Amino acid sequence: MAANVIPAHQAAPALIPDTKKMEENKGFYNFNEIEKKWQTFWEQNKTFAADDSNKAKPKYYVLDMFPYPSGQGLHVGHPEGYTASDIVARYKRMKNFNVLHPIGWDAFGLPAEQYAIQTGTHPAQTTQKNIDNMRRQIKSLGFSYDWDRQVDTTDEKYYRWTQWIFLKLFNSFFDAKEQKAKPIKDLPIPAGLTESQKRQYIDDNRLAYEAEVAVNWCPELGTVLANEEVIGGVSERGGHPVIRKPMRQWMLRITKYADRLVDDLKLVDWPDSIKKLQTDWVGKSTGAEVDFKIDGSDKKITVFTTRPDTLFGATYMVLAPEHPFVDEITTADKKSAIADYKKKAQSKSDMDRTDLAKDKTGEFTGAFAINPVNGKKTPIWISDYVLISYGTGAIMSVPAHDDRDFEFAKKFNLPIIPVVEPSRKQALLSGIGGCYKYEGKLTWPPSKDEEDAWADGVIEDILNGDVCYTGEGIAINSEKFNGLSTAEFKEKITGWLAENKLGKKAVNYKLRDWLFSRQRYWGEPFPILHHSDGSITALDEKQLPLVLPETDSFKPSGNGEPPLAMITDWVNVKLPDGTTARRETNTMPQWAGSCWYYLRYLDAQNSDAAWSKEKEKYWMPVDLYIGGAEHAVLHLLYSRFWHKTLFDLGYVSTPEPFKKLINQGMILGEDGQKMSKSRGNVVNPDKVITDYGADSMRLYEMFMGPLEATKPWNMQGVEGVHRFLCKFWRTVIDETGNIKSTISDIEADEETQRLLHQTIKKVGGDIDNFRFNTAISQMMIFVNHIGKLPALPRKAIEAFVLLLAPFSPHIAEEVWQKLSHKKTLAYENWPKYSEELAAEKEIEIAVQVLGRIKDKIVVPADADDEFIKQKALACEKVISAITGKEIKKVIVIKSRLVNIVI
RNA sequence: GGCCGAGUGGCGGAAUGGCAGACGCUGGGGACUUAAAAUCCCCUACUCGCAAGGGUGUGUGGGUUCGAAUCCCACCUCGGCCA
Repeated sequence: MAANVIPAHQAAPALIPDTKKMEENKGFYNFNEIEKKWQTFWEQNKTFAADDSNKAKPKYYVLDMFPYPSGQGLHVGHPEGYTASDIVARYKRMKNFNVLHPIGWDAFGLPAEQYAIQTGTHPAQTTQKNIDNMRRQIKSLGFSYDWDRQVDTTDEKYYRWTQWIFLKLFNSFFDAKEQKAKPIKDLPIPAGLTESQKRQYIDDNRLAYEAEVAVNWCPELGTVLANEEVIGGVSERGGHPVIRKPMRQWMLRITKYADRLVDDLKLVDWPDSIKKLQTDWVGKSTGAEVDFKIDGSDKKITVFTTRPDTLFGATYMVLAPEHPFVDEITTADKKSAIADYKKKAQSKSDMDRTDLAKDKTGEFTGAFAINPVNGKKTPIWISDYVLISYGTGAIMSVPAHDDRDFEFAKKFNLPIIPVVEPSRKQALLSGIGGCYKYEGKLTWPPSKDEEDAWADGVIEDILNGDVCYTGEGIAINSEKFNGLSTAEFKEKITGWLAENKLGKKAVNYKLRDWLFSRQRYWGEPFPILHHSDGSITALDEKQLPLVLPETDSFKPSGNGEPPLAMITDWVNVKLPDGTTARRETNTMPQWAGSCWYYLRYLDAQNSDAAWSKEKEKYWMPVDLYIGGAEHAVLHLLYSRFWHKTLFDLGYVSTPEPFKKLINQGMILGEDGQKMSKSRGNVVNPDKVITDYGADSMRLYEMFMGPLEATKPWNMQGVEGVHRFLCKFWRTVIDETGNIKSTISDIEADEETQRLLHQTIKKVGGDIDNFRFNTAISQMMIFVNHIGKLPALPRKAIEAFVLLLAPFSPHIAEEVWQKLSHKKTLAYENWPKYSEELAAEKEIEIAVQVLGRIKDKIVVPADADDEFIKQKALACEKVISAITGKEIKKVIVIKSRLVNIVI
């Protein structure tokens, strides 16, 4: 190992003989002391400090999703992912990689603030206390983090740069043609604008902008909540009522990146399920925007539809209750009913409104629109199943071919005109009638005729408007477009609409711009000033950080004013030109700090820049990112968005931040239920470590099952792996704490040699594939074997210690040291195996007759097929099974089995 | 309702087209011990049988294949995410 790579290997710590304790706990080893000793050693010697400038080794960046330092401390779920990533980090170091493995604290967030409101304790205090506790817990597990790179999102030295990135967003616009962000100064400004129009135009193009949006306002919590924080109309935390309310908010223009966020998923090695979740979240759909003139008005309603081919079947229109035209077009006799309905809709969440299972509601406005394709008058309704935030906030309703429109039409007796006729096959595929599903392969068709009759029945129902058909087919009731297929029709009608200036091809996304402000104290302040003339400006980079002001009142005012608004001497700013301005009083959401922490790790101490370009170039992208699946959409999407903006502006060199992603599964309580305080099934890692040691804890978490799986905790399982470590200890260490006298420089016998090489191969291969549970099984098999040997070959023991080291590093270091090694094993070379030595000499082969096992034979590993075949045919049991029958075929699968077909 | 994942002994799991149940836990039996703990050895899917031995078996039903836990189709159940 090159000496320049490891920061000085000082003399190793003293050996721990501790014979007395060994006597007392025969069979145990003193894990508490050993673990403490090595943790201190690693820390004092900075054993795991990453080297930013090592050109001799390939780099490897292993990242954990950093934790929120909660008052409850670590949960057994945390160490699962952290142990997996630590095993990979330690393994890669031994495979001669220069490894970056950092950790930090995602420390802004509501719990500390709620606690502050209740007790008056400053959130910074609570946060520090929690961080200290969690750091102690994490250190007690012996993870190989480079602690000098620790970040804390609430530290002004950190959030200064979060604010800096916000300024980058604020000072950029998205160039639609080039599909990338550019500095706002390069924004082409249309000629002939007044100064204030110009300013407005610029503000409207910034990636960070202010807007009046309907938000989930929770009066009790005094803040806006994200959709996912509202469950069934009440807040997730505390169950307080939530209402929809338009408020001024900061937004980030993530929608501009919609296409790139989807397309670039092909650049990363992530589970398909996560890629799909992200793609669906963005929810791109292509279709057309169509203009409907309002009867007796110059106004027109624009709708977005993915099915412009069904325009002739549009029998009514529906506006979202919040649509700006509603009040204007409502006829006098309908005014009060419409007003009532709007009020009711206000209190419903989007989720309640769009729930298919819920009964449809709505009101007729009294107004009509003109269908542009046939000039027919169609009534305009409002209903809460149409959302103002999706598409244009208005739809054309085609009840014959859309489930929700169909339900609505049935309820309010609106006409249903079918305009798509499916073929028999399409009718079968639709699943209408619930008879059976036709999947292109007829496993149970009664007969062709019966099937046709059934399909015809379905088609008849569709043509009568008795059922809703959402699939494709041939156009009917569509005048000159009759007979076209759905795809052809879409193409033609979109062209026709464009020609006649009645509509155009359009793309719509489910993804909304990111609501980026919170009415809370415990978050990053926005580096923004509001001037008396209504304009907004950003602070200069050099004025950062804008530090969160001290206060002892964390309670929101209740009218939407955040706590910061009440700190008047902070809010009101006197400018050099004598004018005054108010600071932005919202703060950023918790996502902000976690969007870019992986970049700060690269250069955590840098006070001149968020990170240096060289370091970014050297370390990025993250090679392996491990964390919970709960962040599959939002955190990863937000991070990728920021990263892409930084990429466009030239601050990072890769289009994607995280190359490979793995989600660890959930760990359930011993009762198979989700761990929770109320169920009383929470397992405390501290207790496990005290009772069995960190090495056993780590090993058990990995031995439970596949990393991605959900699996229940079992304390007896911890005991099992603990016994394995004790057994290994006893096999190599005697009762006085010295290496056993049975260990010497003898050659390993053939079987031991073979098992060792098989173990090296399997453990390495399993780590490469993140299959830690089976790697551990193999190590158990090895230890069971050497435990029976009267004399132990030192070389084999040493190789095994290195294999064990990534999993249970403390015991491995201690044994390594007792084996007279002077340096940590962290940078020893990973043992190599030889295929030849790993290969079995003789193998057992199963002999089947017609696929049923009859006997087993043992043959040399290199026996040829003919030899195996003859030997198989000579088996007594085979002979008795095949006597009198003709052998049709003999299949020989090398080193597996023989199958005799008769 | 949609999407994703999973269903294998008493339990966690292994085997991804080739000997089902590796490894660990639990349970049973034995050795050591005055005794216990610890440790070591043996057994531990179900079923018929005194035994030798046989049969069945990877959620259910079908299919592909010489051969299916594994691939295909349908269904059932559970879990997660989204609505």
